[in-house]
Amino acid sequence: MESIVRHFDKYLPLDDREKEALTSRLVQRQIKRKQYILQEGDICKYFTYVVEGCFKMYGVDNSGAEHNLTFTAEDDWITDIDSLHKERPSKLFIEAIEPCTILQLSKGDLWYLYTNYPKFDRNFRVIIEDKYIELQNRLLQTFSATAYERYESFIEQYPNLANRLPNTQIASYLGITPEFLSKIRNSRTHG
Amino acid sequence: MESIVRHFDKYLPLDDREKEALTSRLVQRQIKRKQYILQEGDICKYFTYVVEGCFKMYGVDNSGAEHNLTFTAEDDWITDIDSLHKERPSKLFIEAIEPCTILQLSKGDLWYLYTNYPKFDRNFRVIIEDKYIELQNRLLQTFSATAYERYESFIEQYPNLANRLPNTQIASYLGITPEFLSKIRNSRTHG
DNA sequence: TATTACCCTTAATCTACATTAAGCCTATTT
DNA sequence: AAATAGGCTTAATGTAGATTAAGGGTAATA
Repeated sequence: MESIVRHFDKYLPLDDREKEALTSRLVQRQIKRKQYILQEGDICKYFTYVVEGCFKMYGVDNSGAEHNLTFTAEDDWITDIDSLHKERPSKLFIEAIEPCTILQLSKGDLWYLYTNYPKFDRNFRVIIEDKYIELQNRLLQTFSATAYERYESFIEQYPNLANRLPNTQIASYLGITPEFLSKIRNSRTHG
Repeated sequence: MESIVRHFDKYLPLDDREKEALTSRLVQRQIKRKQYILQEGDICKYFTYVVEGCFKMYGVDNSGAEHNLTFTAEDDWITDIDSLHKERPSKLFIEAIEPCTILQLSKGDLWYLYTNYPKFDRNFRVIIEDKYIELQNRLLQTFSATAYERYESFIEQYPNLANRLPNTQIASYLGITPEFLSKIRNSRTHG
């Protein structure tokens, strides 16, 4: 619980009432590798804070291939906002890549915090804005950079994750096959 | 100015003090076709509300090709959040596709509203969340759908814009060439 | 120790889409 | 009325990256 309180110090720090309101509503859970916290077709119920470990969020296309949208590791948030807000079946999966410790806030509790403590509106506005920026840069890259360049950016942007994740997951994030990633890695080191 | 006040009725409607605080800070401008309100390298200064007309926001890759990230028409907001927030040079252009009427809020005024009227934190949180959802769905499509499928979705999602925009702009949004869009359109109608 | 399950790599072949180039049509400018 | 500039289309050729297939490495079960 301390980690999430410290997390909010990056934005507008919480006072004691706000801390109490938040932490009393958070539910801590342990998640095993390969366990899902959201599956396609489900309605997403939680906004999830990752204390320890790493998740991937991905969609599956008509031919069954997985496409990683994001990775989420320590001190970061993950949810399918579309499904959470609009209460419609999710198109996505959120799956643990490592054993994880998480803190979850239900939609009802999140709404309660928004209504009674405006600081949460502020802090989550900034959190979402930062995520929007990430996504916008990613989309721009997807359109205007080659797979080689996207791989370079990935390494630059996620130096931690680059070593933690198997190449298959990175390939799925970059929008290429593991075979082609292998080719890229090879062309970087030799020649 | 009425249109923007009505716009906020979709979220938490503004009271008289909030209306006054907002409208007294908005600056109305007329923008001609092909005029920029943001160019690559500039630091984005405004959050812009479109009263009338249509803008495109795009990036240019190493070989000079344009890639449309979004279109923004009536009753919608546009800015480069990355540049506005972090005060760093934008990688993007925002250009009028049609003659436009806009209302602009400077960063300073926006911050003032956030600090003094928490409802703006709330309303802009929801606005950004909706934009995040759009972007996430677009990224998922980009990865997992063919150009044909993406064209179908575009038409479904923007029935207005599909008729208003030249095909070159739609192609740039879909991430394909106008030539290939022409092929797709043809294969839809004949066989 | 064997077994299962991933994961990484190489290489041959294939395909969705890009590139180039040309021709035609309609608006806008001169 | 002529000229210029966009925009749409067709068609030939080119290429980034997919697909398929196979072999080898390593970690977690049994």
